[in-house]
Amino acid sequence: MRIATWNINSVRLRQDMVKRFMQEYQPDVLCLQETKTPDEFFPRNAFAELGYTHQHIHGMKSYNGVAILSRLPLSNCSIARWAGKDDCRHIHATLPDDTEVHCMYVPAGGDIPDIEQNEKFAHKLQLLDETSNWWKGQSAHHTRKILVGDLNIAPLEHDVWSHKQLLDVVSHTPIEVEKLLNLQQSNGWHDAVRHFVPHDQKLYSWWSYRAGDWEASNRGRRLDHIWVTAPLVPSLKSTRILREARGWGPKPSDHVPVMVDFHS
DNA sequence: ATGGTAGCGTAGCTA
Repeated sequence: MRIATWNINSVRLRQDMVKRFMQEYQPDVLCLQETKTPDEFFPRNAFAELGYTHQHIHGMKSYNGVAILSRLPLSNCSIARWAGKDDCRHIHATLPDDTEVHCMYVPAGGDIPDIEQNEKFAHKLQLLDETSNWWKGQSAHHTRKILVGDLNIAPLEHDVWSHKQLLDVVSHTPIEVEKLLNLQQSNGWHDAVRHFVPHDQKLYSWWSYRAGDWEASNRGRRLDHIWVTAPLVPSLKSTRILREARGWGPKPSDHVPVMVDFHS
């Protein structure tokens, strides 16, 4: 079983790129973030034609939007709402083996890492607190769950190109890292990507559009994650971050797909 | 300290 997550930054603009990824990498389940379209305009048929006939989507005009596209049947398709908003950031569904799949898009949080000055940063921290409390309340570490998505936080020193230079930059501040680790502990989540990659090795899933040459400067961050609960850890087989997709032209997403394979 | 690019939708917000 292969699961993948990708912040696609407009699924309509890049539907051919999604199809290319499906055909070349054959994920069983593909979770998308920043689809940026209301559900009536989501290109369902393009993906159904490739076998992804099971689709749980939740989008809105212009911003945000999440989708789970699957070759495996989905049940219990649900929408989760946080911080008093319905801004299309979290959906979940259940696979035939009872594994619960969560697709999340955590707010980027604006530029200023101060909840007094920046309500977008406050929203980000609130969402992390609410989701942590939600999972704590379920106390179900023993059930099979996968959490994937653009969590917009790079928690480890080597999840960013310069730990020191990014300590004050939203996505890598100590308060965000603390909230993300609290979320990780809330349900006994294991980082399925770092399970395979040593913590002293640089690892990125996002490179800014604003860098002149993303490849040469290589100032990336690991914002996209795949986490699993304890029962799935023994089944972890391998991981891959598809760096080359950052160059898929002519208009790539600024994020690349992250994949995890499981022994079936 | 600043600005750089991108998508949506056609101004300005969000990233």
